[in-house]
Amino acid sequence: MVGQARLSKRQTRILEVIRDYTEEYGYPPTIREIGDLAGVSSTSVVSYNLKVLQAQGLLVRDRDVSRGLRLIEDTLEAIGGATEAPSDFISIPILGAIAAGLPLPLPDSDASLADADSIRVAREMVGNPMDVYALEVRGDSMIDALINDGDIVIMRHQQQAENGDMIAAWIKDEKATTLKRFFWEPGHAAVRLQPANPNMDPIYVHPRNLDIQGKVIGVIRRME
Amino acid sequence: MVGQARLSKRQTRILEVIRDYTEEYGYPPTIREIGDLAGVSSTSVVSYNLKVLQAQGLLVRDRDVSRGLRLIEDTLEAIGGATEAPSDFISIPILGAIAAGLPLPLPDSDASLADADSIRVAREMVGNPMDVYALEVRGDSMIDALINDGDIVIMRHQQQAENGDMIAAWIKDEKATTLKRFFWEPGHAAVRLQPANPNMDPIYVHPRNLDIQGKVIGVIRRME
DNA sequence: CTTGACATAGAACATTTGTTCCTTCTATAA
DNA sequence: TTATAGAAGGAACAAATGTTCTATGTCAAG
Repeated sequence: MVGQARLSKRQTRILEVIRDYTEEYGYPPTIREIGDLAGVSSTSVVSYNLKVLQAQGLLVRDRDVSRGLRLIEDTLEAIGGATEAPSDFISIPILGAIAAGLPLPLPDSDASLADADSIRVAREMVGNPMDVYALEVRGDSMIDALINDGDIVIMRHQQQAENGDMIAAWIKDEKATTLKRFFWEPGHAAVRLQPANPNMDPIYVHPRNLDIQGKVIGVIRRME
Repeated sequence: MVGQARLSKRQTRILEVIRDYTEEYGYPPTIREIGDLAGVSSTSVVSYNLKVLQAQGLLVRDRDVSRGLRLIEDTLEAIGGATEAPSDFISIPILGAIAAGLPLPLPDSDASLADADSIRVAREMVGNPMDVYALEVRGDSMIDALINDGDIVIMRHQQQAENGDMIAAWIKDEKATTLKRFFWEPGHAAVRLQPANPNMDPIYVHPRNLDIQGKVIGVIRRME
């Protein structure tokens, strides 16, 4: 999860500008208007800071929509004082994509937070928000995990797994990423990776050939 | 105030659309969005009507500003505007279960709303919250829709579908519930129902044998 | 039937506005 | 110092969005 970093002076100013402008006109400002009012000359810098703010869950942005942004309710108060509002919802950064032949993006290999989209979910969706991030699925190679192109997979970064966990793993000698349930049976040299689809057969992999990247804790699919 | 002529049906509708849209997204709609939502195909007609409404003092428009319009306060009441605080999250009632051989619970067959569990999601997950409800999936009969036992399906109640919609339908003579993408090709007597899993074949059903129960707008799976 | 105000469509156009890319600057760690 | 990531600036670009123009349809008054 994102450790709710401190806001820069400029970012606070941007939030104030959005709040005041929206209040005054009844609709949100454009990037250029934010820039003018906050004393930033470049649209890209405003855009950059909006991404950071969005990744922190302080505002929501609708892509490719003019004036398509709004502050989260809590944000309004938060920029007044240091009221760290405990929210029932959390914002999870989408660190990148997951596809068949590509290694998974790692949560620490960031430089990414700024570019990250994010997805907001109810807290009960993830339990403990520590080390949680999300990936967007590309291609239909995860069909046997009942996961399709465009789905968002919510992950917890961890390197070991317990029996029954759905994990994301990199199988070294096949150079492939896979999502399967993890089972280790005492006495066996290999771990069993079981597809979510009960009609499909498990595969067996030697532990040394397996790089566990994290545990899948949820899947979200939008179809509208 | 001004002469306050009577509004046409269409103009009232436009005001409602603006009110609802603004409520939902936190910013006003574009001319094209108003057109779509109010059933007007031409941007110029929307523009024309906005001018009329503006002349009557019902709304304010800022020239050359995208989404630059807002309703006058009085207008909201005039058209019966329920101005609630816009919430970033909504709570969707889980009306029951969906399984292979069982008809879907209907949103109106209530008495249910009271005992319903509910699931909370970010507003952007569902778009317009009208007629939205959720069902819990039982059994693995929806595997070909990439939906498994325990998943939560978020639905919008509607009885017609557009091409490409993922729908929940009751196939009468098979007494079965199914989730598939809907395609109706002109010239064909049957509609094509396409599984989400691209490896599986579509089925063809006569429209009279099909009871569309709603549109699937999202799927949520928890695995922790 | 014709006329004219009002309403509607559709398309072309112009402006607004978000995005991307390349460069520069700064601060911190190796 | 040199390298590296974060932050910023500027310009070109592409997409979204408002405006305008022309043609068509409706309906009531003459």
